Amino acid sequence: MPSSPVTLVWFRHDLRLDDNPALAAAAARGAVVPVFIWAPEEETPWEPGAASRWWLHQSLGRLSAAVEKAGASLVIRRGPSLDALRTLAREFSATHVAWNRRYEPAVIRRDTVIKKALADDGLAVESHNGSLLFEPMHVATKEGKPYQVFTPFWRSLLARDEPVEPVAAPQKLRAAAATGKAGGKTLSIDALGLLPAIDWAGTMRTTWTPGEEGARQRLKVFLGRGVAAYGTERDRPDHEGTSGLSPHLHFGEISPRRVWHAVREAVGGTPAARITGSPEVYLRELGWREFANHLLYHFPHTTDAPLRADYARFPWANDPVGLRAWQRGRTGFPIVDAGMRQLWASGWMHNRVRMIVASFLVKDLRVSWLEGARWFWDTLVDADLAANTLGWQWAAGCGADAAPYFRIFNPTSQAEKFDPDQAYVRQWAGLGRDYPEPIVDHAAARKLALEALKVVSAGRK
DNA sequence: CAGTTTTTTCA
DNA sequence: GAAAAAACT
Repeated sequence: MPSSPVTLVWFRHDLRLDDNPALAAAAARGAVVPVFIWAPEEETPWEPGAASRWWLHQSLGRLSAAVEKAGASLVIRRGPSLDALRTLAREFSATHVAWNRRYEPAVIRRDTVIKKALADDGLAVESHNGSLLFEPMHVATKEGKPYQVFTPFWRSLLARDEPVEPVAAPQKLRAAAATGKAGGKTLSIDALGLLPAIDWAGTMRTTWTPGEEGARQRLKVFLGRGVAAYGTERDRPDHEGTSGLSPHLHFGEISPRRVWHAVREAVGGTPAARITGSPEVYLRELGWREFANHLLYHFPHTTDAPLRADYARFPWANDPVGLRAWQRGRTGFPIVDAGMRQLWASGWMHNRVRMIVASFLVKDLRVSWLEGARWFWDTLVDADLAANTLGWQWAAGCGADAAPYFRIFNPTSQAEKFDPDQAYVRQWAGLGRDYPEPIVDHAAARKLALEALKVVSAGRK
């Protein structure tokens, strides 16, 4: 007997109703069961860190409320994901399962297995693009290889048709009925244990509004007063010159297509390829987000190993004391310490300062970029495997289109240039009587870093 | 020649 | 990106 379509919509990094292709397809077809499954162990060794979990807790609350308002209710379960989906399919007599794709290596492996297993169960399984402007399988050089340099990658994106227009949130969701007395039950968000045991999230609460509405508001503010001066203001950690959208984009509370087209509309509907100045600089940052995801897709090993294989020889220092000083913001270099403390307190660090602290860790302390990547992973609310991997390998010089080996930031001159009134440093660095002496001599450290890089080149033919 | 600007160099 | 060297004034 033909059954009316019921779709499990598996929410992952797409915690929104707006421009959500999987949800839109499901809602257009029939009844919808919105699902979230907590299964961090399926993402090891890059399972969500503490700051990400805090964000996720808030974001799930917002999603649940939005789903409720639209007429359905969010069902929360624990993994394994496949078991949870199978159980839910039974409970709701589902005919379809839909989700938006992710590109982390462990997630791709898992999703591939799940897709096949559910299809073998007789369900119609579909995945959509909800997170990227253009997906990695559709972008390649003339030789058919993945781009490894940003500029040609970016030119090729601009040469294409515009990314598809975002689709509006479904007005109304038709809820599906669960069968059996235990069917359709949901865990509470609290039961997932995402919040820290000790409440260290005070500054995070005052800094951020997780969820779709918060994301929309951020975009509105940025387009209203940020984007026009973005080109220069984005380099000023003492100003609010950036969009602040990174965690919202990471969790998919807003789609990159929505942001892209909103920027275009803000400059009069110009085609992206003809946008210049600050708005173009911002769109280019969305381009870097794409580039990072494409690299992760094509070079999945780079989460844990350098893209440039000869960097495996680099003589990293084993310096737990130095690493600890860096993590806690006690290096004696105010701009570095300010950044690390802003990160610890607010779950975020200004991008200019991210480059400075990264250069300090890998060049001045010669501690492996992986240590930095792991620390950022645990502490950033916008921790994103693609962006984190690209960023750290860029700073270390071992990635695609990376900073050249000789680019070693001088923390003092960087601070003079980008924090000229010392406002940022005074806000965050904890300058005072007990402020530490510099833990290294930068000029000497720089020479040692250049010396160490000879080891990499020495083995080259 | 001291001070400043420009160019070169850096595995 | 920044230090050192070279070129100017």
